[in-house]
Amino acid sequence: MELYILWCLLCGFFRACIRMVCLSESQLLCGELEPSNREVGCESYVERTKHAMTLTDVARAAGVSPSTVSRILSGTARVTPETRQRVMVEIKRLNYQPNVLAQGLKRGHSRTVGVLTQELNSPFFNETVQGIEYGFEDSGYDPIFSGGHSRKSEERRALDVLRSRRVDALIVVGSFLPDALLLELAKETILVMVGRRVSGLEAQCVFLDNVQGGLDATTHLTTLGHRRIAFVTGNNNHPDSAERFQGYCTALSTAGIPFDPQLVVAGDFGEQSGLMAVDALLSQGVRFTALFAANDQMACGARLALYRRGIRVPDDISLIGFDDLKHVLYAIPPLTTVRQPMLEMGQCAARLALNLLEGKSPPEHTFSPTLVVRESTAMAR
Amino acid sequence: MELYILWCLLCGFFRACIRMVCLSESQLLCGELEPSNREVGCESYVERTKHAMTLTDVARAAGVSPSTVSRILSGTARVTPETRQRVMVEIKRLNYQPNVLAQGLKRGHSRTVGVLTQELNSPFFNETVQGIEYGFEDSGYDPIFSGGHSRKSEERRALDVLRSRRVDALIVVGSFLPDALLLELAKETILVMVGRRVSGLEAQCVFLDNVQGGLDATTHLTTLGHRRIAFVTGNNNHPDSAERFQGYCTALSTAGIPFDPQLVVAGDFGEQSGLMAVDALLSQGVRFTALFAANDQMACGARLALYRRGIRVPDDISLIGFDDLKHVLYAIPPLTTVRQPMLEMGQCAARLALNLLEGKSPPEHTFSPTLVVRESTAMAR
DNA sequence: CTCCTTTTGGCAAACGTTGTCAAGAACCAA
DNA sequence: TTGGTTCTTGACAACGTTTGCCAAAAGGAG
Repeated sequence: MELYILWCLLCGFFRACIRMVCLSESQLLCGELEPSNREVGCESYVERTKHAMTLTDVARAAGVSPSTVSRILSGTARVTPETRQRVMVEIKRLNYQPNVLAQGLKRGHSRTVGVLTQELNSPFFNETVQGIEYGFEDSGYDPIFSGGHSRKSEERRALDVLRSRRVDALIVVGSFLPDALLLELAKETILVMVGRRVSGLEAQCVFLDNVQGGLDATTHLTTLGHRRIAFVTGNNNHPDSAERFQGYCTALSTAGIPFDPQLVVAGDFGEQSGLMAVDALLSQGVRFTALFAANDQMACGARLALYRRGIRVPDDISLIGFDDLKHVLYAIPPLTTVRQPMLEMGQCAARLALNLLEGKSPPEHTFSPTLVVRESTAMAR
Repeated sequence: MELYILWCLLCGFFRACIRMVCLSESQLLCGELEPSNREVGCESYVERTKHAMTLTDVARAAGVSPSTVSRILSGTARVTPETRQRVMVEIKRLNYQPNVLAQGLKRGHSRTVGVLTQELNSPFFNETVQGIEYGFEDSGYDPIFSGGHSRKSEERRALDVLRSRRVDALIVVGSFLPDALLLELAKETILVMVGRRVSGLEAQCVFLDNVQGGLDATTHLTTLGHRRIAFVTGNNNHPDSAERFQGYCTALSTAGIPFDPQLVVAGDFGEQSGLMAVDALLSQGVRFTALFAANDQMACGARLALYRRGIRVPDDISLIGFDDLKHVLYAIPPLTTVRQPMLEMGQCAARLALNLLEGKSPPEHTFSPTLVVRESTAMAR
């Protein structure tokens, strides 16, 4: 016991000595560095950028070899506590950050996952993106995002950017890329898709049961006594829209309501199209007491069209959306909608990619929608 | 003339020969590869990932040295059209993508700009982020995004991630990082800030004249005859909020309206706080005919609070926000607001960073707000 | 045919890191 | 003292690029 205490004291002493040495050395170093720094002065910003510290710099400063520093950082070797301490001090002092470029090059993988989104600026995709960020927290992997601006060619370019960065895996959010390309991609890299189902790749797709969502929304309306329910579709033939429409049809027939094609209007998932859909419906004199829009953005547009004509929601017409965007909680009135757990889906996609990377078994990845009843729907008059 | 034609024919012939050789070689290669491929079979996906093509692979396939391929790609060498052609064909065929990790390592810069945002999922920051993306299009630089989730510690971590990726420049959007740290950062890297003004770094800040915006908004209300105008602040002491408030005060005194502290309520830039602000005002019996919220999100919250109490907008109370988020165009009624050109500001930040990187003179980077009058404001009763 | 210039393409050395291998050092037993 | 074992550390070769330098080869002039 006494021996152990003595040992600790000794260690403490040594450590103190080391620190003193380091400090004086650091002062020396600063003294040496400053003149050259001043010399550069007001030149172009590029020149002014200091050379980033490298592992070799740290090694030199600590008086050990680069390998030792590397081993300390990766924790793959036993080193004397003293050496470790000395190195750690230098790392702190020099503010050293490992160069991931070099690491990636050497290790053959970048600990990076590429995320391809259609549109970085869309309330819909953002929650997913955020979920992905959360999902990678503390995993040792970092997501990097690249957006194709809803154009296929752009997406391809973004894909190349990601590929040339040697991402270890790829997460595709939505995307207009054809299935065939994705299948090809899946062969040469780890691929996870969210909000999209590619046949043959189901195990790597995180998706929502859109049919169920459409069914829930419509059933909610029919149980409130609505029989003339309009539907605004999303982008031409977009699977999400098609599936929600399928749910709509099923619910109608379950309720014994005949399908009326007049009640279906084409939109494109944007607010404006929701507005125009209602205008079209109304100007054609189509009667309806409820409207189901394939997403919240179109529901908002529809809401404005109704407001413009003095039609009250939900008193005159009930309105229901899809997605549960954050801001529709503050719509007037707060919008009844079908919640798509985008954050969770994003997180799931990240976990899925992680598991695939580490050869573990993938988590559950089909999500169910939830009906969120707020104030934009009411009993039919 | 005949000679030229003959020459072309010859070239074509050679090219055909080359292609045949390549094909057979590629078949050979595949043949060799396949067994090992099959051997791996259903193992972890990591193993299944094919080895990416390298410049050396291309060189070998084209029968030239790696240097030649590199020079062809960078356009820094004169080579026979034939050689170039041969190499290009192989690049296409092998689907070669340069390894940016290796390029960055060798060249000492990554052609990458790090973008640090508080929150990737916020309608406000997203437009800026999109602007930044646009700004870097075809510049040869790629932005990579990293979000600190509105927590300072997270932001620091995100910063380290970006630093370790050896970004050539940094764009900070908003951020809670203290000025001192940013000043420090600016010394060692190219730094551009958007939506924030750090003294000493004005030349690298892209910002909006918030005082003017607050002034415009309030003046709009006073000219409509309002004299009891409530103000909902943003986050405690946030400069944006403080400056807008300053504009509010100035406009009041210009209109000869005494400042009443009762009319000022604290919010936090979130919808909920706007709602609670109105509730607080109303339950305290404070009379007011107009409300100016320091951002659109709070204006939306306020709108809901008014709706809940049956107060009409703009008939009973006029409402004005700040930012001009995309969706407030579809608010009920469409919200009068002060437009902050976030997309343009993002683009400007990207250009600014680019110019700084290339030592050119920076573009203009102060932006003026624009009043957008829609339907939520009206003459005072 | 030689000499000179121009064109073309190979060689080798980096860049910062990691991992293998082996060299010392310290210790113990014989 | 020697031989063996364990522990700590350093040397060195990659990883995929880029680039300066140099050597062939080709063409032209004398």
